[in-house]
Amino acid sequence: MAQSSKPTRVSDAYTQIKEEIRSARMPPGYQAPEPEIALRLGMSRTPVREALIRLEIEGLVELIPRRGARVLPIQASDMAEIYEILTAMEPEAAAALAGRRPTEAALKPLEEATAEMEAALEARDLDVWAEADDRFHHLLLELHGNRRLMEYIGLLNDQAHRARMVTLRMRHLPEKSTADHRAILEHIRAGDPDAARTAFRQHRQRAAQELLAILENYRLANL
Amino acid sequence: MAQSSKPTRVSDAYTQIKEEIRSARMPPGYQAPEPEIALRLGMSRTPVREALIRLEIEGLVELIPRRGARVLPIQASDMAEIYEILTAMEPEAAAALAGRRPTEAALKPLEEATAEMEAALEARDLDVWAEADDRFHHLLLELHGNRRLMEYIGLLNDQAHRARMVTLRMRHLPEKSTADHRAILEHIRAGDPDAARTAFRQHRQRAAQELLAILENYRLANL
DNA sequence: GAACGCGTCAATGTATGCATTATTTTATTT
DNA sequence: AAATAAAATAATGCATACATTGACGCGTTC
Repeated sequence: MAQSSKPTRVSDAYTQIKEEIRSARMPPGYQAPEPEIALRLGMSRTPVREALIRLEIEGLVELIPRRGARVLPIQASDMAEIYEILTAMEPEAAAALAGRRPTEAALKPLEEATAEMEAALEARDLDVWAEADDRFHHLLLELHGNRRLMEYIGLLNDQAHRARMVTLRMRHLPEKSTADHRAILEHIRAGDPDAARTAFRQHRQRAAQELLAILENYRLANL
Repeated sequence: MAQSSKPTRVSDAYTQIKEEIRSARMPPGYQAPEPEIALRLGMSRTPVREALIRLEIEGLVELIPRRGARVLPIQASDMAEIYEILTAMEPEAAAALAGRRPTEAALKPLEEATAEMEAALEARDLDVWAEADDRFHHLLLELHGNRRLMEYIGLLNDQAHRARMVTLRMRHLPEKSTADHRAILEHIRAGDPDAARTAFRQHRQRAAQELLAILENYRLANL
């Protein structure tokens, strides 16, 4: 959401609630009526309500009449949907970017994110790794420059965040994943759209498979 | 939006405003303060405001403090963004669908939409043609079954609607486009994912080119 | 003890009120 | 007449009020 402007009660409520969901302080399935949330945030129902409407459209909560807002759980089928979209879109963005042959200066942030992933892997620091991974994906879309695509994928990532965090520690070290990123970056550097697309596609496909396998193996019905 | 439930003032406002935008009774650039819209719709500001928030997130209007709601114009660059997403996603959906080898019964609505396009082309009825075209694309996504994708592409189509309507009559008869649909359908029928994907991709790419060319040639800055 | 109906409670949906503040108008000065 | 200042206007952001109506508890009936 573009709450870049003035700090307002609506944007506060939006930010806070979103953060609570993301951090699972409001866990999936959590439910609360508007007045309760308003009380907790120290404001009237009106701004809370408007924030909840936004969050509902963005797919993070569900507004159930008479029951209040409910934090939507993420199921395996949701992750499948999300990854299908990512798998189709990000590789295209990477290919387009490669075809444009960006300057080394433009690629610097991507290079940094990649290097940081490699370092974090070495150091076995999964949190830093995940952050750099996020950053890589975000930077790539930013470089590509399709605003709508960037915002939408941002929403999808918000939805998938919790599930990713949970599964992050249930799989083996993301060595392959890290190498993928390096490979993708180099293909972009080399200005090879097809190679970039293919590499990215495989990257996402494998990630999706692994993730869904974990969800299934551990019977993680919803996160 | 899922306003399938009870008819409420918010959903009324949402539906009405959206329809006015779609039909250009509220043309691009049109601006009005909340109280004015509320008065026109015969309700208080509250439901209007909530409807406008939804429409803002969906990318149809912009809410400018002190100025009211403004109907967002669509520019060539917007159409480029939108078509890039459609070009990446729809072919994947078609391929996935083809790979699943749907039954003839399941494909019936698609067949009907295609037949209707062919008939409308024959009859030179562009409105019917456009409606069947929309339907085809929608049905395809529905058959594929990725809810998020369906909803998001729905939003994009809402955004692009006006521009499509304007350009629809500025190009030659959509003969190729109609044939494309038939070809795509047959590839799905034949269970050939790659052929379906390729055909659909070309279909969208050509459509995007034509559309952007028209926007440029006629200097249609925003619609 | 289960099914049903009634009354209470509470949450939503919507209207209204109000302070704040940007914008426009009007008045004043040079 | 241009520039400036002051006053009036109006829209938003938010709080509050209120009617409606679903949910729930409780007692009654079978």
